[in-house]
Formats: sequence, structure tokens, C-alpha cells
Amino acid sequence: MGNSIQFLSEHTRLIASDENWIEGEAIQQLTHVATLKGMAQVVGLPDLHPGRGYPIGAACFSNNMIYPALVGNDIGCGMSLVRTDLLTRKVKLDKLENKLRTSAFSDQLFWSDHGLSLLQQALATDGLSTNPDHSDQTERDFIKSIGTIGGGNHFAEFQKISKVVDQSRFDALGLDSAQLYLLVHSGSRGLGESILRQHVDQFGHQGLAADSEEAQAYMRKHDFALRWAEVNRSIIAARMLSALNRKLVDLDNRSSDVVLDVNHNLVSQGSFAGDRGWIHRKGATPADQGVVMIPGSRGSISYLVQPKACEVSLYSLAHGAGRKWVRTECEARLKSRFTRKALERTKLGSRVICDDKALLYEEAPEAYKAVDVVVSDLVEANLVDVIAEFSPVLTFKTLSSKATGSKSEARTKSPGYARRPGGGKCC
DNA sequence: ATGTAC
Repeated sequence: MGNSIQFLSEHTRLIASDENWIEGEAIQQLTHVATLKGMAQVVGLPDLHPGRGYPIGAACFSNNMIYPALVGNDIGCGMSLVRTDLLTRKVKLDKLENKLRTSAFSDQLFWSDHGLSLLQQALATDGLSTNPDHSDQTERDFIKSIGTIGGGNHFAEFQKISKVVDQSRFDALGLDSAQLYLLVHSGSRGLGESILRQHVDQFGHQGLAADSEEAQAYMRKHDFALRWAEVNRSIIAARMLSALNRKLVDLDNRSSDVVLDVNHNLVSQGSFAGDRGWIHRKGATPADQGVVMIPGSRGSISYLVQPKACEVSLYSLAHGAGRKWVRTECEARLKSRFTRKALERTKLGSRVICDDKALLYEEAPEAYKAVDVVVSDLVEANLVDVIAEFSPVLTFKTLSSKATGSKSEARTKSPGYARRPGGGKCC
């Protein structure tokens, strides 16, 4: 066991070395969570930072209570890494940026409709309700936003491989260091928000007995939001690639192109010290679902790691670098140093597409902690092995509404299939 | 992190 595991109490741990600065408010939130009724174990991960009342970068194990507020509004938020058939050495940044600015994220209705059919397939596989007309009103209301990235820390980022650390694992995953990859970070958008709000309106922040009807009703919506978020990331990847005229993501057989797709905001059944219970993860990546990506800010590398499932961390890992500055302070702190144009480039030579000025500042690399410290803390705690490092090429956040076109335009244009070259397997 | 209201 490494020395980056700090015991705050018998039931509360923080996985962070002395080099990793963690905000006091986040620790307070963490220790508060440990006092909730039925809470048995609480772990802060190396990217721990304060959230709205509850910590981000934390995993919490309860024996028989479910706390929707611990999962937060973005149920099913996660990371998906897909391979592309683009060669890194052939990428022309100007051309890549132009293509994405011109044609990414138009045709929303076409793509959300495609997402709906994917969602129905996924639900059928799970044995869940497959007909949206017979499901919850909330679920129907948000179908139209499927395939949208959203705001905050969400992104779709093209990445190149900058270093292979574990060649045999790298090869076993079928990875190719000459190829370009796409990392998608998004969640369940307004759907998850609505599910949490319904719960909070009815029950406040108190938890639900796991065996109650109310908990089961929440879990049904929660599970739906997980599938929705997974499909959302697939559609985001598909439309990014479609904008580049590539037949890349095999949507009907995700396994062939999807290297990983792992949610980090969720509650699921698990066990600790032989007891069954519920692991709540908020900005905490599961360590028992294969390889995962731990991204830094848009100006730093991301780490592909092999988790070592470990009870001391509640089978969980950091989900990223973690914020250093609150959003509201970023523009004031950075505007004298960086113009908007300057923020559209990074030290690693990558581009940023973000037409939202406030968001451009809020997500500046300076606003985030160093991801290498986060990852080295995980390595030191014997929780991961690093497989490879990925470097950003272009980070896509959001286009102005002018660039994406009006709703009527999206309705009349028929995209996708017609525009795609050579048929092929891409949807 | 979100959709909506201002």
C-alpha cells in the first residue's frame, strides 16, 4: 500500500500525497458525507474538489441507503474513447478545425433520432422499457437533446498518442500509435438534471431506503439516464467523425471502435468487507470495468490506465485533474494574461473550439490542477498502472448558435447518410 | 452542469 492514502477517520480516507493540494472545503464536504445516515465508507480521490454541497472526486459506500444528491445532476456522466482511422501525421489542424466549425453539430434532429433508436436497442439488451411513448414524460422530453456535448467540463477531444508506457497492454487493446483517437466527456444533459430535481423536490437531500419503492423508482430513472448518457457519447463521436467524412464509429457494434466507455457519476451495488451495499460515485471512475482514461485539462496530456480493483478506494479512481479555481473567478484572473484568441491555442500545440467566452476562460488549463500529480498519487497508492499518454490535438467545446444554424435549417437539411462517402459501416 | 427566465 502506498503512502498517498491518508486516513481521516476509521471510515474516511483521502488518496492524495503531500504534493497534491486539496481544498479545505472539499475535505469538509467529504467528512460531512461520512456522517450521513447509513454511510459506511467514504473515499476522496486525488482529484477531490468542492461541489455544490457534496464533493466531486469521491466514492461513498452505504449499506442500505441511496443518496441521489451524492450522484448529482449529471447522472451517467463519463468518458468514452473511440479509435478513428485518421493518421496523426496526416492531420492538418487548419483543415480539421474548419471542417468541425463548418459541419459538426448541425443536423441535431437527425442525430437525436438516430440516438433514440440506439437507446431503444440498449434498453432492450438490458430488459428495460423500450418504448418511449410508454415511459416517463421526463424521458420523452429530453430525447431531442441526445447527441449534444453540453457545457461545463464536457468536451470532445481529438488526441494523438505521445508515449506508450506498457507496450504489451497497449497492443492487447488493439491500439495503434499512428492513429488519432477521440475522447468524449459528456453525460445525460437535461435528463439527469430533471431526475435529480424531481427527487430533491419530493425528498430534499435525504436518502432513500434502498429497498423502498421510492428508491426503486429513482434507480429505474437513474439506469435509464446511464444508458442515455452512453448513447449520447456514441452519437457525439459519430457526428464529430461524420463532419470529417469518415466512416469511423460502428454505432451498431460499439465494441469494434469503442476502446472504453465508463460512467463516473452513478450509484451501483457493490460490497465492502463482505457487506453488500451501494457505491455512490461522483466524479469517481470505477476501477472494475477495464481500462480507463484520466484526462488532464485541454492543455495537458491524458493517461490511459489499467485499474487495479481495490477495496480501500471503493473500487474507484480519479476521473480527471480536478478544478483548482472556481468558475466565477477564472475570467478575472486570466483576462490580462490571455486574449480569447490566445486561449484557442495550448502549450501542446492543440486547438480549442469554444465560442462561449466565459466557458473558454473557465476551462483554461490554468484553472485545473496538474493531472500528473493525480495519476502519480494513484500509482503510488497501487491503484493503477499507466498504459499510455495521449496528447490533445483539438478540443471541441461549443460553437455559437449562428455557426450551428437555425432549427429550421436543421430540419430541412438531410445530412448523415447522403453526405457520407462510400456507404460503409458508419451510421 | 443544467434549461430557462430575465
